[in-house]
Amino acid sequence: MLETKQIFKNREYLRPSYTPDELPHRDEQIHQLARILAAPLRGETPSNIFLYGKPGTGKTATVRYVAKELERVSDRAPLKVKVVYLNCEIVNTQYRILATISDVFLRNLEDTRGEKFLKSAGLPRRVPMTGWPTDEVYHSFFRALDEDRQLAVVILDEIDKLVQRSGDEILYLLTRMNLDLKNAKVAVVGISNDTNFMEYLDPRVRSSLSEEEIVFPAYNALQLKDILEKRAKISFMDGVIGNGVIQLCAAHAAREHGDARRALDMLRVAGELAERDGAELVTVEHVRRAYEKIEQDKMVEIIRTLPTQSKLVLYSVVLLAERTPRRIVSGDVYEVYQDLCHQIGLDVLTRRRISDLISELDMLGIINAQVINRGRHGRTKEIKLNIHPTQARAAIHEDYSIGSLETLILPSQSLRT
DNA sequence: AATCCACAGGAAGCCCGGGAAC
DNA sequence: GTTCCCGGGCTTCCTGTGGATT
Repeated sequence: MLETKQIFKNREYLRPSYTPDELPHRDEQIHQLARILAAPLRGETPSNIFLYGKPGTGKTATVRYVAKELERVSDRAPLKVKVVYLNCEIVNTQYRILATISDVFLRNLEDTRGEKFLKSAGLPRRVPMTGWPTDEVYHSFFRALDEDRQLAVVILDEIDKLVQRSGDEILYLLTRMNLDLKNAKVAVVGISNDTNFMEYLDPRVRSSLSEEEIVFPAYNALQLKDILEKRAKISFMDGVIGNGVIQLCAAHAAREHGDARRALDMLRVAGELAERDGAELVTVEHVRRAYEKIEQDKMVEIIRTLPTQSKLVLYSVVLLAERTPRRIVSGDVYEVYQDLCHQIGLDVLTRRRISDLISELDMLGIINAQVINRGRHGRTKEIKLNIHPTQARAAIHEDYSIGSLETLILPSQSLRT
């Protein structure tokens, strides 16, 4: 292993968690965001901002970048800036959001004024992660914040997830705080890739959250290429990227709504494949395989989360695909399915229902089902498997209610001609 | 030309679990 | 704690389809 040539310099730079020092093709968004967030430094009331755009268009990276710069610059400004970044997919209740934010400011206060000060002001050192009434948490946050002349930038990433789960009450609270605060100010930055999500909001919240809106358009192939090249330079060894590799990654990702995250993923996986091969060069062939691998992984994930009945239908198709040269039609699938149900002891669903399940599998892209007329032999759906049988097996296998697939036998009678 | 196969897929309604309202 | 309502999974019943077969 030591003798094989190294491909990566540092692959961490290709992971989605990494925030780069420069963001190509996002100058406009960076400026807009910076301009809006810097306004309070000159004494103006901050505006709340709403960012939206498809996944992988650099929303999170841009916000984090601007936030970092802002905090740095604000040392010299009359107003301190403190940024709190929250991913609402993870921190997804009102309470936990408030608790997390107040924790930041309480800690801050303790650092600058000491523990004694907190005690004399009647403020707690920490907010427990559970247990308090929500309004008490809110008040400790409010007071801790208002102790200083400062600007709190609260970034709520994937804000649609929050509203879905816990409603928009917290947004109402946060966006109205400026009316009551004497010294400090709050700016809320909401990030979402669901553009329609605004419609579920209370009109008051909607108007205050979207005082400013910044749209992140999808990257086109050229821009993606640019981004990939910059990243490749720092993450790969010199000269290991073959001809056309980056273009191909960019082209693939551009077709899928310009998702830069996917493009970087593909490049990384291609590199890993090359590394495993002991190759000296990452080639377009590696990219092709990386693309396939990513697609397959996605499928496996989908299969894993399928309901048991659907898995069984899919497994019937897998068995037929493996064991018979004939074309697979819905009738055969149903027979095999019935038999498997009996073996496992699962309820047998009706033909009609299975017909729907097959259509669902088709929609998910796991299989291809096409309606054909076979004349005297009636009307059917002809089914083709869109994934490796072995991989499908592996994903289905994990369902404990199906049990060990090896013990299941394909009855010969359902294979009759 | 008539028939017929073997399903597709629409319509209506049942049942059940879970959340909101009382 | 009870009641109400809703949505999703499912069944029953049904009509439609179009080319191979008669």
